[in-house]
This record gives sequence, structure tokens and C-alpha cells, in this order.
Amino acid sequence: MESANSTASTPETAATSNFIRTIVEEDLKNGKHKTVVTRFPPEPNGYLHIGHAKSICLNFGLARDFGGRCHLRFDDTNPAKEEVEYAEAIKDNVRWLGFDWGEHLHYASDYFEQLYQWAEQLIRQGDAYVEDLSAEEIRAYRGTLTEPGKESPCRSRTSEDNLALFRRMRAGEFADGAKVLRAKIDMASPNLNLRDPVMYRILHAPHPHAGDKWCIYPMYDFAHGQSDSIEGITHSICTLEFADHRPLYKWFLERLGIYQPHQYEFARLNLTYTVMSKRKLLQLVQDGDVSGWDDPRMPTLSGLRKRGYTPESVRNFCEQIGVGKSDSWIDMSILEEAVRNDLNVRAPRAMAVLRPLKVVIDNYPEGLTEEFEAANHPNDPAMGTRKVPFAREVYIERDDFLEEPPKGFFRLSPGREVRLRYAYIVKCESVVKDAAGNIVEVRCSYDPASRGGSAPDGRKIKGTIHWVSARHAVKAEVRLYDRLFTVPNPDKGGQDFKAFINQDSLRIVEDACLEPALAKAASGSSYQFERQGYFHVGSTSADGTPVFNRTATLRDSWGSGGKKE
RNA sequence: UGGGGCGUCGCCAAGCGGUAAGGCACCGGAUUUUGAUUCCGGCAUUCCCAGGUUCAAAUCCUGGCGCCCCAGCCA
Repeated sequence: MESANSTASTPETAATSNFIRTIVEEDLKNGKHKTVVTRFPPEPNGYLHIGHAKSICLNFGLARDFGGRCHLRFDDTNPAKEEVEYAEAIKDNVRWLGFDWGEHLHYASDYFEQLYQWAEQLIRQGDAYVEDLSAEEIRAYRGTLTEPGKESPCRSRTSEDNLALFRRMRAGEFADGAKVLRAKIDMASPNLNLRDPVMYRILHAPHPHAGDKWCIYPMYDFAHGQSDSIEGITHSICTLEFADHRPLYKWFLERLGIYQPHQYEFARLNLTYTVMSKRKLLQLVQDGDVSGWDDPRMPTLSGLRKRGYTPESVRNFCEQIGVGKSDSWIDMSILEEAVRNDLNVRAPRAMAVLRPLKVVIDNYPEGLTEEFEAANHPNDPAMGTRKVPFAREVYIERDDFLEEPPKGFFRLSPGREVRLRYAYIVKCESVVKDAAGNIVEVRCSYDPASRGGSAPDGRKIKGTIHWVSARHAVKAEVRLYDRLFTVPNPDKGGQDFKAFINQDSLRIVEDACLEPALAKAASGSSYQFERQGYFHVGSTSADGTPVFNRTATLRDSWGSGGKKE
């Protein structure tokens, strides 16, 4: 069987309009900008998740659609939390998603010297001062949401003194936390971000990218806007919680007299049945609730990838959910639907029995093996066919047999007929049970005239079920993944989100029975196990058999419309 | 109760003064050797509420109500 994912794919969802796209269009049309330059600015302090994908698709998508460019810039201003491993994983994820930053891989830390010079400029202009107050004192002086803050005694220092002190900060003469550099703006501003925000703090720590050159590091607010300015960003796009920072973003650029990009904010993605904050994801990793940042249950790009999500499906998802400013909760089912849509057209079909129940066909010749031709994709003949061996004993799914079927059940049950896909129509003649009354085997007869599964006399066979020849079955491990949390919003109500972890989010089936063609499944490819779902081939286990990770179930309108196995 | 942001179908979301796109969900019906897919068809006389302006408002004005974010030397 050919390895999957080489042929057709779903068409890319056309970019729908959104307010940012509209702004870019207008800026280009009226000549405000000649080209569009955006950037995706992650902090390398964790893995990227599906929420970041929304931002990546927005920023890189804009650049792609309007013939501009998008930079990948690490916002690495806090060495205490950042690691090279994260930066590498981020680059890998962005590439996997299908985007290319070309020559434009940047680091805020590469601008540290320039930033430092700009800080000195602000000090000379009387726009910044060195603060001696402790962190606690600064907080106390800041005031509250409804009361103005108090000015620090250090606020009146001369430029000369400030400059000397700041240089001594850089020279490493002070301990961590002993001093900070602050912007001199307005301690009574209703916007707390303007109450003399901290620009630099002392941190005697090596930096993952800049090495040990620095012991003072700029804050986000003093680095981000200037980085945008240096890179000639035209549209600086960030999430809503930074809207309050926009006046500060502008203030620094104005005082510095440098090119001023404009900042636009959009609503971050919230997805049901998962958590999206890096802090919480890190906690799951550290507490061992998942196997790592790339656990297939994680909403991280690495996790989704391991789960079997395709870049196309993630991009389509991001396009579908749109970009707005209202707090939105996207249902997990929309993400799941996005992979199904993509995998439906590209994944070859195969048969696999997860919970085997033996069926013996009494009137079928004992030693005989027949081979049936099965389509690799029922709607795409170009994907070819494969041979599936059939013999007297086959396994079917336990769920496909019910001794006392409810109304509307049209699989196998005593006295009833069902079609074994591509093989024969069989009829259940009897049931064999063990001493405890458990069904251990089903006895059937087959209709030799139904070779291939057709009903020559035109009789209607409602049910068609999948099967695997017992003698030819290949054993494999199958991992059934489900949602990580049991409630739509694990963060709600201030309770510990971990109380809502789904204890059943991973079930490992050790002895699934696969049709023989699956033994050669290539790692990284995806298949649809007919009637069950999409499965992604993970790393091969020690004994050479593949491990299959369930990406998503198939939709199932039988029963409560819920999920099956 | 200071500042910022948001309220259009169950969930997202277009719309920007001319009489409510689209997706997902849902409900019918057709095809089907996957209860899958595909395919047709249905699904907001109404845009948080109340007033007002206008020939005409989801779109403009006024006043309410509700939700989210901000008091890190995090980003």
C-alpha cells in the first residue's frame, strides 16, 4: 500500500475579510504603505500552541496575500524564562505550518545595544530616571485602579546622575533588584501602564541568545515597539490585552523620534476542552499529566502534529474561525472537523479491528484463502486498490455484534445478515459463550453467491462491517486519544483546572488486529480505519509493528450522535 | 467604582445608511458495500436594551445593561 498523504488535499479556505485585512488593504490602496511588513514575535519560553497558529496565519497570511514579508522575531528580553530549546521548537513549528521568514529571523536581544543607547537618550532628555525604590515600594507608589499613584523621590534626579547610575547598572555594580530604570511619564494616569513604567531591570543571568554580555535587560514595553521600528514593521499585530500598552508603545517611539509602526489588537483564541496558557501547559508537562509538550493531547502545534493533524487542516481552521475583537470560544469540534475534512480526501482507507470478536464461518472451506480487491479510497479511484485476504475465521468489532439488538441496530445479531465489506454476506447462526456467559465466538454461514459483497438477488443488506482475517491479522498498538478535559472551560469558576482532567483521554489498545497491508504503513502517514476514524502512524515499536495514534473519530450519527470507541 | 475593549442565529463571523454573506452545529431528503463522504433543501422580519435622527439604521446620536482586560523589576 502506498504511503499516505501524497495525493489530493482539501482546497485552502479562501481568506475571509477581517478588520485587520481591511486596514492593510486601505493602507496599501491610499499609499500610506508601499508594502506590508508584519512579524510573529513569540517569547521562547514554551511551545507554540493553536492560539499562536492563529497569529502566525494572520501575520504570515497578510504578508503572503499582499506580497509583503513577515519576520520571525524572538521577543527574548527575559533570560530567566527563556531557552534555546524553545526557540528551536518554535522555528520548527512555524516551518511545519508552512510559513517561511526568509532572511528575516530576528531577536530582540540583537537590538540590546541600540536599545541601551536609546535608554540613555531618554535619560538625557529627562524622560527616564533610575529608581532606588524596591519592587514592593514601587507597587505601593503605583496607586490603584481608582486612585492616582505617588511620585518617587528619585523622580527628580538630574540627567547627569541618572546617566551615571544607569551606566553603573550596566557595569554590574548593583545587585538584582537594587535599581531599575523607569520612564518619567505620569503617575496619575488612568492608564496604569503610563505610571512611570519600568524600562530596565537588573538580572545577573546569562542570556540564551546574547550570552553573558548583559546584566540589565529591557522590559517588553521598552523593546517591542523599537524592535518593530528597527525592522520597518508596517502593521504590528498583537492580542487584545496589549491594547492598554499602545499609548506606551507610541510614547517611546515619539520621544525617541524614530519610525512609528501602528499597533493593532485582535482577540486571542479560546478553545473548549483544553487550556491555552503556556503556564498551565507547562504545569501539565512538569506534573507528568501528559508525556511532554508534544503529547498528542496537547493543543500545542507539536502535539497536534504528533496526533496526525496536517498543516493544511490547522491553516484551514485558523481561516475558518476568523479574526475579530470580541472574546470568543471556539468549539473543539471545529478543530476536529478541520482535520476530518483534510484527511477525508487524502487518507487511504484500511480495515482494522480494535476490539476483536471471532467469527467462524461454518460453511466456508477450512483451508481456503481468498483475496478480495479493496478500494484505497471509495471516492478516488486514482488512489488504487489493494488485496485483502479472507478465510474461514475472521475478527469483527465487538461493538458490531449484539445478541439483543435495539431497534435500528443494523449490524450483526442472531439470525440476521450483515455484509463483511468487500467479502461476503454472512448470517449469524449461533453464539458461543464461556462459562461466565461472555460471548467468545459467533458462528455464521456465508452466501457464496455474494462474493465481493454484492447481493445478486437484490436483497437489501443494511449493515456493512469491517473485518480482518484471523490467520492474516497483524497485531499493533493503537492509541485512542480523547479530549484532555471533561468540561468546556477548565478555567472557569476559579477552581484548579487540573480537577477537570479527563482520566480517559488516552486508552491504549495493545492487540488491535490490522489487515496485512497495514504492516508496511510508513511512519508519519495517515489512514482512515473504515468506520472508526483517522489514525496516524507514529514510531514503530520494538518488535517492528507500527503504533497508530487516533487523530479523530469519524462522525457517527448512530446512537446519541456522540463519539464511539 | 479609573482606563481600555467587546456585544449580529446554539458557536464563530461578514456587514461600515439602502432593507441580514459564509463556516460549524442542527433539521429534513437523495445517493452510498464506511450508520463516513458527497449531494440537494431548511435554518436571524432581525442585529444587548430603550429612546432619537432619517424616505430608509445592525450600521448615525443619546442613555442604559452585560461581558472581558489592566495595579509583574512577565510577555
